[in-house]
Amino acid sequence: MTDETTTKEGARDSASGLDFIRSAIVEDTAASRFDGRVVTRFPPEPNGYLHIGHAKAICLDFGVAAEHEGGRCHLRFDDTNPDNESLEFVEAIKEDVRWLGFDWGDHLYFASDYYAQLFEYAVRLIRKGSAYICDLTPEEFKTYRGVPTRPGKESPSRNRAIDENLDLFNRMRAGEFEDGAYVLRAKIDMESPNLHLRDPTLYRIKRAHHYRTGDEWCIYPMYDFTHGQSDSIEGVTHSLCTTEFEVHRPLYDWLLEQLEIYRPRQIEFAPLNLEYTVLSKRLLIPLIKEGHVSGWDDPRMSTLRGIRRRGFTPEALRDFCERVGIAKVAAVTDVALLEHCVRDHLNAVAPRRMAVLNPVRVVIENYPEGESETFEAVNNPEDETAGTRQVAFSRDLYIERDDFQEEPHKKFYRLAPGREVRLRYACYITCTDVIKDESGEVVELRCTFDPESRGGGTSDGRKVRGTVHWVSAAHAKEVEVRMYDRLFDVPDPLGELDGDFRKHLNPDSFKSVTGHVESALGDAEPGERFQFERLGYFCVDTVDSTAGNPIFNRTVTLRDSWSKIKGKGKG
RNA sequence: UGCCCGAUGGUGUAACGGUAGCACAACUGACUCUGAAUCAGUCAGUCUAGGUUCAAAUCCUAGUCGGGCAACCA
Repeated sequence: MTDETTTKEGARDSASGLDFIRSAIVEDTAASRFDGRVVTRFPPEPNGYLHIGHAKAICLDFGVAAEHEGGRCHLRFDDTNPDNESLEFVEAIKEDVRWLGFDWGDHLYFASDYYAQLFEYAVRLIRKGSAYICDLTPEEFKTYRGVPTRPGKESPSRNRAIDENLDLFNRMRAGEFEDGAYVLRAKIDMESPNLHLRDPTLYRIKRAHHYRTGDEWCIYPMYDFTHGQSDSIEGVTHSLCTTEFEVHRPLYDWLLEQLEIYRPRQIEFAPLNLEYTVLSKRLLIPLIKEGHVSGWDDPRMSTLRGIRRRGFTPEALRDFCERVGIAKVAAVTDVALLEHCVRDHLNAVAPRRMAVLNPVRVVIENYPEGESETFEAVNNPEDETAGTRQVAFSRDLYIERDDFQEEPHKKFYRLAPGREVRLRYACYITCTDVIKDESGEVVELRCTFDPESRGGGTSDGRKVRGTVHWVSAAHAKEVEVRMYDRLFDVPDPLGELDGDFRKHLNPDSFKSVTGHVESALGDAEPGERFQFERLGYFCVDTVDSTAGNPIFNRTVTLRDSWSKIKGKGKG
């Protein structure tokens, strides 16, 4: 059954620029449907951790509510299957939603709190003759249901007398039957082309300890018999979910109509898909079990915990969700968009530091041995209030191995024999000699510095094209730096012909290196984020760091147009 | 093969019968003590075929392609 609240589905927006869901809600409000109220809900099942796909739903649910005067969004745990649900997940989910920046206020709910009401609703349906107790075995059930191309058959139990149904249902609840002996089914239409309308299961017998209701119940309602009614009980106006539930909508509407209770409007949108990763729990679990990642919070995981540990900010994630938009087409989002969002935020707020991750030694021959001085460095050129700091300089330094080429590519303008570059915030140096070991590998660069250039420039206006970062060997602190990259090496690990996403794990998704960093970084606190100049954004790992020994996780590299030039043609 | 939903640059989206726009990516150039950031610019799109209309991305029909649906999961 549809009425005017649902027939407008797919209609064009009336408010320009809004996505189709926001437009529909604006229309509903303007037409005073739901008395002009806007109430949404985010309904996770507490049986796992939230991932970035959930972030899209959270931003939509809470975002929409916040856009309307008096609007609110409920956090409701859809906990009707005791099997893998736990308080631990409830807490983890609450933490993730809060971290993302949303607040449900007093509106924390649990479907398990509605069990008594749901039972009463079921009785009401039975009394009406709209539901019956079925004793088909699971195998028979499957046979009777039919397949998409063939109609189903009615169960022999379908015409059981109402009194008998009532009696059996009460005895199911009382625990008189074994698990699986009976189920409560809605009496709809076994020939419906929509499988969900072929007398769907409403309640099953399941002796399992529930993390909230304990052993109070041995029958549990199914999703379809819980979700809509919970929305109804809470006065939700717009029940937003992903397109997989589109075929459930007729059932959602049917049940509420049969029960003659308040009916919210369900609207579906396409779930998020992201290149180079997988998002479903089903796919995430084997990654952990098989040891491809360290756990749910591995910085390469698409879980909110993983992403957070990697160093992403809630601001960046919210910005990302906003830019991705809401539509009904199945879409795969370019990871470059996500990366752009973090860089954009971190560029504005992350203090800059110098760190050399793949060092080559530099000796400034005309700088006195045993001496040192400090140079002033800007903490964040994007934020004057971030101030400056002092960085120690001495005769022995480290620079990045990539910042030197013995036979420079024609577009390479960093250090090379005889060439002058600037050491960021310090001075100009010229490479005078290259020292190699027996295998021919460069082990040391002999250089001279121009004392005139102290502070980073000279009065003669001489142009120095390259500027490289550095650290003083004696002053630098050695720290572990974890270099993370995308978990898979193909954009669509599931779409590959062979079908096994494991074959497309990126062998270089994680590499631990020893970095030489400015000494002050030794005191960095877990969770602190920095830009390592010319390299990328890094954050202090919240799990493995210890006092005075921070471990840095690479969140994302800086954009690197040099790597593109280098990749193109040989110089 | 049944039913439902959808289709706009490389990617994600806007345009509600009247100028196809925005963002990301890519590419040029400017600037630069981060080959970053910033700034200026360029490239690039309405799935196909019919129909309705003065006018179609938009409405209709068919086709093609993509997604979803056959737990006593959610």
